[in-house]
Amino acid sequence: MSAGQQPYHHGHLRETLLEAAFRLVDSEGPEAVSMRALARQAGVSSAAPFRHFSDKQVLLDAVAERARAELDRKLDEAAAHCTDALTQFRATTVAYVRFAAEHPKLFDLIHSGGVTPGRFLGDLNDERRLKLIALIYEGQNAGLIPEADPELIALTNEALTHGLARMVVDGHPRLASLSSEDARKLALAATQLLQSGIGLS
Amino acid sequence: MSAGQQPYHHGHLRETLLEAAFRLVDSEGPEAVSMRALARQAGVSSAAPFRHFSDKQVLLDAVAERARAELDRKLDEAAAHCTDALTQFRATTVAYVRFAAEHPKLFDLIHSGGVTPGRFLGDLNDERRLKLIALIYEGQNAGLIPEADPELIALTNEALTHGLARMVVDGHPRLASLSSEDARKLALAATQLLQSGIGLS
DNA sequence: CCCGGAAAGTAAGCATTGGTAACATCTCCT
DNA sequence: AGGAGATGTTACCAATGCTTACTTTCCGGG
Repeated sequence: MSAGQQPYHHGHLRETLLEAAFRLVDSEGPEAVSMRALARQAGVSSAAPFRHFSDKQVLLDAVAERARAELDRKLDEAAAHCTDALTQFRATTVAYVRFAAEHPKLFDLIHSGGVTPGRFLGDLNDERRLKLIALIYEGQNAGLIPEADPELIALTNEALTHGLARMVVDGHPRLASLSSEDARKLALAATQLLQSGIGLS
Repeated sequence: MSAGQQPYHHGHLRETLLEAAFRLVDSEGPEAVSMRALARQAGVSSAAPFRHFSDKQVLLDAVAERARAELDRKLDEAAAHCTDALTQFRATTVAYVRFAAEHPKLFDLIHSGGVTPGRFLGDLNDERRLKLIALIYEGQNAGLIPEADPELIALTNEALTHGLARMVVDGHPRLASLSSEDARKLALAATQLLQSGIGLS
């Protein structure tokens, strides 16, 4: 090709599309994504994207995958240095809710596949999940955690965490558009409450 | 018009469309809804639906409204005869999770508007929410509930409830496609755990 | 070095959709 | 009776997802 002309081959089209789609989903949600628009933006014909993503859904799946990886990274970071179950739970809850508050559309997309994809919070990183369960055992042996089924305890943790995050994303009147600092405070207060329990009977 | 012919006016078009859309969302989700398909199914021209719903989104909003009313009804039913906070919480959580398990797509649609619509669980029925907060006060006075901010307690309740429901809908590996009986058991176990607390320190 | 197949792009077209505009028909109220 | 407004209809537009057939480029084995 002669210099200054568009090369026939884009070179990084797949990555370009994925990146653009990622940003678009983050800011405006998946409905705002159009194959043709992405193609135009990348300076390429309407059919080109289909060489890299056989389907619009496949593109969105790839975006979701990337978002998942991002969230997973942050959760790992948060859980890394925790040496007991209650601390790990607190840390991951804060990180989880924070991510939801900062990237609601991505958070939504991650879970949008419904039942089929079979991915989820704990599922994101089995290692982290197993670590949590092990820590719960330890806590029980040390007499710091009551003798309930550790799986149930972990599940209840996840439910509270996921619930807080979802309430932020889904627009709970008192939680909508939380700043990430507020998200942190809320997550801390709620986990605290879960630990102490809300009934005295 | 001559007998045996389609009358020019359908008569119940609005309700027919709404009903069909409701069923379709319930079984296949909102993406499966097409104005034109609904029109065909109702035996009417493609433009007719727009006389009743200015917009596809308006139709979906109406469906969401109807679903909300249905959920609200069930929650009211569950909360009606509860005389203390813990009981009401248990009952509404069970009903909420059950609805999510039985109608995941509708449940999803209800919260799909994001921040804008400003509707939510407790918001569905302020009366029920206020009743819960009053019951929490009572419980605190009777020494059955610890002296934390009642709003926070209610919020944590909602978070756990919403989280459980969402995990079912969003496809948590261990919770996907729960039967409503299993949903009941899960909701009971988790609320129990929240009441007693997961930390002894 | 060249040459042939695979990879990556293009142009054109199809079916479908949401939405609009202009026109037709019915209903109902005065 | 007749006119206004609600409800339908036809015809149309622009956009989208996706496919098919064709072209250009890249690259590795003879």
